[in-house]
Amino acid sequence: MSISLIRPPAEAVTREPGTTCTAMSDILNRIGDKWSVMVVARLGNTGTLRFSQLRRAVEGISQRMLTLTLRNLERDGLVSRTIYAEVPPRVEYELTGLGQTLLEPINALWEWADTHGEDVAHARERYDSAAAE
Amino acid sequence: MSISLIRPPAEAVTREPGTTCTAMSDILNRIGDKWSVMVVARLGNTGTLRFSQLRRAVEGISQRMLTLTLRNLERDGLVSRTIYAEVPPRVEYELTGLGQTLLEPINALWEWADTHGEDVAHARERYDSAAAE
DNA sequence: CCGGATCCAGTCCGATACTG
DNA sequence: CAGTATCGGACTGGATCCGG
Repeated sequence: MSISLIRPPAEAVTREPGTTCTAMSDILNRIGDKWSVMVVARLGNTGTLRFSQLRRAVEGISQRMLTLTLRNLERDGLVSRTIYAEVPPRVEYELTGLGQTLLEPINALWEWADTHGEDVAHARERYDSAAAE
Repeated sequence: MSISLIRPPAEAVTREPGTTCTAMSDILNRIGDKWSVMVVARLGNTGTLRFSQLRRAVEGISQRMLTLTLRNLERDGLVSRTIYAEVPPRVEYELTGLGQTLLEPINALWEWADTHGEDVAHARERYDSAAAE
């Protein structure tokens, strides 16, 4: 599997407007939220992490949201959860094979954010100041 | 600019946990929602479209959400809006240059959804049926 | 240390009705 | 045709307290 770097042929996106579109819609509903993306990205480049490490690494995420996000990712087979019966208890999270494949698109997005983030911020400023007059 | 297809070096993602992370967070807040992704993807492979065409093409989107989504995309400099002073009125939407660059990561994600969508659905079924017992 | 449970404010979003 | 305005329900996410 390879990702076209230049404009991919239309079929890659079109296929059947009603079919692939809803599949995409489903996917976006699960993994399309901020926290999921950031957790997967973090696990992707750091490897296995404990709950508290993730909490500190992701920055800005609340305990509740981290719990929910991890639960959903586990449900979708993207993250595995390993519990160690120790005192104090320890739980480690890690990307599954499926989760690893998700790194490619996520990293692509991440790079885009890095490269064009300022352009977007700039465009917004122009738009807002134009609207304010 | 090129996107690593294999696991990119860590720097691409890490850089400064507190810096790039919030930049990514910002980007995800704007373009990370379902409708934005689907509208951009649609404009990307169909070219210029009118409001009503987009409404039919995206499928499932309400008029309100389409309006808001387009407004935000325009604000962020990703989509351009052209009004034709005719009767009946006509408004056409098109990706800007910046918007076109966003197609790469979006198409990558789309392909992922195409390829692994079933895996996710399957994982979810297993998880749910395991939890139900 | 990990995370479940509850409460509550803020937000989102669809439906509907109305304008240029 | 291409919007804007308003309302009400649903969902989200944070804070806090509690349990294993």
